[in-house]
Amino acid sequence: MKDENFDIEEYTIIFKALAHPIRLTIAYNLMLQPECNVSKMCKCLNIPQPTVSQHLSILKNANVISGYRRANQICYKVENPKVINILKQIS
Amino acid sequence: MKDENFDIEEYTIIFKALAHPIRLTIAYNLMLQPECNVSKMCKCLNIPQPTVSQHLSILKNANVISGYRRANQICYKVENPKVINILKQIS
DNA sequence: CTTTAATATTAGTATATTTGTATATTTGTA
DNA sequence: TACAAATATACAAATATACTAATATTAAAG
Repeated sequence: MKDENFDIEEYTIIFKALAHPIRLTIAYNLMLQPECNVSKMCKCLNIPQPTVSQHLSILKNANVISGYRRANQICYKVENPKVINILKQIS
Repeated sequence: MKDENFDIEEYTIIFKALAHPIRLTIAYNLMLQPECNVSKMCKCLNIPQPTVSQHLSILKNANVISGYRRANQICYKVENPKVINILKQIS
C-alpha cells in the first residue's frame, strides 16, 4: 500500500476527463470510429456547439483525444494507448 | 456517434470516484491485495484518518470498493469486476 | 476584401468537491 | 459500566467545475 509503479497523476487526469457523461460518450464513440468532427458530434448528441467544444477542450488537455484541422473543420480521434485500453474495458 | 451499448452513468460514476490521486491510489492498491483496513491505509499513505474515511466513503458510494467489519476494524476490498478490469489496465 | 460556416474562447453564475477540525459511533476490554 | 481504539460523520472555508450566453477566431468561397 505504498509505492506505485504507474503515474497516478496522469491517470487521475484521464479519469477526471472521462468522469462526465458527455465527455465519456464522446470519447467512447471516438474510440469506435476513425475520427469525427465537431458539428457532426453536435448533431448526433444534440448538444450546443460551444458546450461540445468546451468538453473537447477538456478531453484534449487531458491527452484523451487529439484534433487536427482538415479544411475548415477539426477532426478529433483517440490515439493515446492508455486511454484506448481503458475505453476498451467498457461494455 | 449516437447509441451506447453500455451504462454511461455507471461508468461516469466510477471514473469520477477514481479521478482523485488519493482515491486512485487506494483503489489501485486495494486491487493488488486481498483487503486493507482504514488505519493501515492512513499509515501507509500518511494521510489523516477523516480524510481517508471520506474518500473511502466516496469510493464505496460509487460501488468501487466494498467494506465489511472485522472485529473493531473495517476491511475494504475491490470486488466490482468492471472496476477490476479498469484498474488492471493501469500500468 | 467580404461573407459564411465551423470551431474556439470568454465571462458570469450556480453548483460541486476537497480538506481540516471537531464530534459521534461502534466495538473490544478492563 | 467505563475507557480506549478504530472508524464515520458534520460542518465550514477554500477551491474547482459546469452551464449558459455572448463573442472571437479561422479558413473557404465568392
